[in-house]
Amino acid sequence: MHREPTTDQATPARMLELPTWLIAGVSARSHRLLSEAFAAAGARGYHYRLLVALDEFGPLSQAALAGRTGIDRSDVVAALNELADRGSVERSPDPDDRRRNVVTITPPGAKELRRLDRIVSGVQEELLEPLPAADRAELVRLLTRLVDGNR
Amino acid sequence: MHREPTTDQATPARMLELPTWLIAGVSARSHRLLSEAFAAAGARGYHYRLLVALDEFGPLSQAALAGRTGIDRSDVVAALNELADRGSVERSPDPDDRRRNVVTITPPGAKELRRLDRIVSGVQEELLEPLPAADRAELVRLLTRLVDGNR
DNA sequence: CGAATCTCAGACGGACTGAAATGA
DNA sequence: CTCATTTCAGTCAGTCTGAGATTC
Repeated sequence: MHREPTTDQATPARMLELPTWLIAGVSARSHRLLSEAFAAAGARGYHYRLLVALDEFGPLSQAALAGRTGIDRSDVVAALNELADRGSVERSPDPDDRRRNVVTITPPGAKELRRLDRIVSGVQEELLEPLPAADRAELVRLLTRLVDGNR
Repeated sequence: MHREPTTDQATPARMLELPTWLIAGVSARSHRLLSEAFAAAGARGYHYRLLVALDEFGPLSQAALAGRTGIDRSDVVAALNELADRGSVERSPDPDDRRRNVVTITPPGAKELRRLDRIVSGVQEELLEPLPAADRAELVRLLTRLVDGNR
C-alpha cells in the first residue's frame, strides 16, 4: 500500500510525475474511500464483490465464487458466513452434484446489493470529483487500456 | 491489494468500468512490475525512495527520512542497514544533536541511484506501453488532479 | 523532569497453503 | 477407492506498536 508522507513534508519532486507513483497514490485514496464507505454502511468490499458475482452469474459454488471474484477460497467462506447471517445469501446442496453447496442471492440480498451499488457509485463520484465529465470518460478509457498491459 | 480472478473467468461486467476497480487493477500491475524490476536488480522500492530523498534534500535524520518518504520509522532503520552494508549511505552522529544519526548519500550511493533511476524509467515505459505519448501526458495530468482529492 | 531519536523484538491484520472432513 | 468441494488451522510477508537506551 502507498503511504503518504506523515506530515505535510514535500515528496521528492522526482516522484511526483512518475505514473507508477501517481497510480499508487490514487489507488490508496480510492481504497480508503471504499473501505470507509463500506464500513460506515456496515459492510465490506468482499460482500459487494460476492453479491455482484451472484447477481450477474446466478447461483455459484463457493469455488466458482472464489474464481469469479478473485477472493481467496478460504476468505470466501468467512464472507459468505457473514452474508448468510444477514439473510443476503443462502447455501443449499446442488441437486446435480450433492457434494457442492450452491450459493444463491436472496431477495433481501438483492436489495442489499442495490444499497451497496449506491454506495459504490457515491465513491466513484467522490474519487472523480476534481474532474469534469469529459475527463472522467477519458480517464476510464486510458485506464482500461493499461489494466492488463498488452494482453 | 487487487486480486485478479484466478483463471480467465470473466470479471462481473458491472465492475469493469468502475474507476475504483480500474485504478486497483493498474496499481496492482504497476506494483508487480516495480517489485520484479527492483528484485531483478537486487534492490527494493524502499532503497530507491530513500536514496531519492537523500539526493533531493541532502543529508537527513532518520526521522526526517521517515517523514519525507512515508516509510515507517522502523522500516527506515532496516532499509538503511541494507544501504549502509553496500556503502550507498553513511550514518554519522549529528554534531548539533547527538540523539540523531545524520544519513548521507555516498558517491557509490549516487551511482546506485542513477542505476535505479534507469530501472524505474524502464518500468514507466513498460506500464504505459499501450498508450501513445499524448495519452501518457494526459493520463499524468488526470491522475495528478485526483491524487490528493480536492486539497 | 518531559520530549525526541534510534533501534529492536514482538504484535498485528490480510492473504495464502495444506490437509482433514464431507459426500458422491 | 477416487475425486471435487468445503472448511479450518497454520503460515507467511509486510507493516506497525511499544519499550529501552540515549540525548536534549
